Amino acid sequence: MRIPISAVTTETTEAEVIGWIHEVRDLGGLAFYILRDRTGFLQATIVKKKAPESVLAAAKDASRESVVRITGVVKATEKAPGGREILPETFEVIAKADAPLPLDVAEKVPAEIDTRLDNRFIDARRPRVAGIFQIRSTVQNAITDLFFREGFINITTSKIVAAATEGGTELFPLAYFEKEAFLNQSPQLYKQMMMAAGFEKVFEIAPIFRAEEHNTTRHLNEATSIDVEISFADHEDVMDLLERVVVGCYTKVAEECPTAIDAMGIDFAVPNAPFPRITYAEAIDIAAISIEEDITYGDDLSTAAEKAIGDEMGEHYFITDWPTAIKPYYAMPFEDDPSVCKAFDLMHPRMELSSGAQRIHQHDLLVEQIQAKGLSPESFEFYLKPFRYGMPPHAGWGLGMERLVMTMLDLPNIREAVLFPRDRHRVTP
RNA sequence: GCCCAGGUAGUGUAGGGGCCUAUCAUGCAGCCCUGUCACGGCUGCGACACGGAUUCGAAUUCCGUCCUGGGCGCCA
Repeated sequence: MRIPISAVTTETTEAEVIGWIHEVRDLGGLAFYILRDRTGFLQATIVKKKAPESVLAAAKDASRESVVRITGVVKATEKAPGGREILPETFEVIAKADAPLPLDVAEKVPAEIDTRLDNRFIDARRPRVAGIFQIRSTVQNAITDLFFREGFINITTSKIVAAATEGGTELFPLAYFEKEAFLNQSPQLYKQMMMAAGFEKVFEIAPIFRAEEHNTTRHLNEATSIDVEISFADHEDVMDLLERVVVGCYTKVAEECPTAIDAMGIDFAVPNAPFPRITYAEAIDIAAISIEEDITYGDDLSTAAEKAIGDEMGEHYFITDWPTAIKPYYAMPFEDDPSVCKAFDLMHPRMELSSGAQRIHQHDLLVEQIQAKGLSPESFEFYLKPFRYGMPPHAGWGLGMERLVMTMLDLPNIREAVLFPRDRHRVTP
């Protein structure tokens, strides 16, 4: 019976393990084969004078990164990594690895991100990289758990759409039989339609597509969006939820992934709630005193401005009370001052993580706002229709999964947070 | 879309007109080595993205092509 490497302890007497040959150190009469599976490392020690002939032959044949099965006696010893080693009685090469390897799993020599992504399957054998995706899995699980505990319905909406959701961003066009179609940039309109359907609380964790030709360490052309929408809720309610989601997933990662965090060698701290909240106007003031460029009320926050404010805040924070003019048409204006709306962004000191708002649920006001943005209500008919038949007030947000993981683990490049990133140039693997 | 920077063995690098028959590390192959943990020692293998130009001479300068990284704008 094969057991995981982490189950081989100083108490173990015999074991069968399967793993990859991580490193070989041949000292002559004595050879050490470091075996790796996803749970850890185990040293197989071969004493050449004593080992069976078949073990010697197989071991000689086993190149680095080959998959091997070893059975043998386990001995506790201070001299071995992990305090124990296996003395192979059988040694079988299950799948031999070619040499040279496309990159060095043992990380004696670094590899560039491009080389790593071209060979992601082998890059992901590195414990540090595997750790990222174990943590990402835990994050998604923590968030999903929280949504279910709070009574959300998990929905799946179409990624093939006929028109732009929000204007602004570029879309990937698609040949859809005799029609023109696009890959969806956001589930926004569909989430809102499900409010009209009376689902009250929905979430979706799914890909979004943006055809922007940017080339940065924080943009992807295919990203994963964590989206929620709640009826009878305002922007304050969903900001509270967002705070619970972020703190909740950090907490669960801290509890469940100590080994992965350790493998990554990072300082991991759960952020403290509540997150500070500053208004857009305050954010502009902070930026204005710390950066060179002219910035005034009504401008979008430039990258430099975002960074300056982030440095000042030093932790997660919300920016609230945005000018209606620079937020999407569906953001609800304040009743007493419609030039400001109930939209917010959740910021990490490094970058924006999420944006959300209470939405406009009144049909006529929505049409007005669509027109105010220079868009045509006719092309939004499928979206506007639900607003005429009993649309409850509602609010929601979208949170970028990759940015969440990237900032959580202090990754230098967002591509590190995706197994198979799609960027300006990369479509394979 | 705009603006930078860059492509040298499998990987990561040095070298910016002649000292280059191209450095170092890792890897791979062979030999030596019984407690390594970045094992060590010796020998060897393996590369200037492509095309053109300048020059007595180009990895190095220039032009073009292809590929890539990054910044900005926009966005999550």
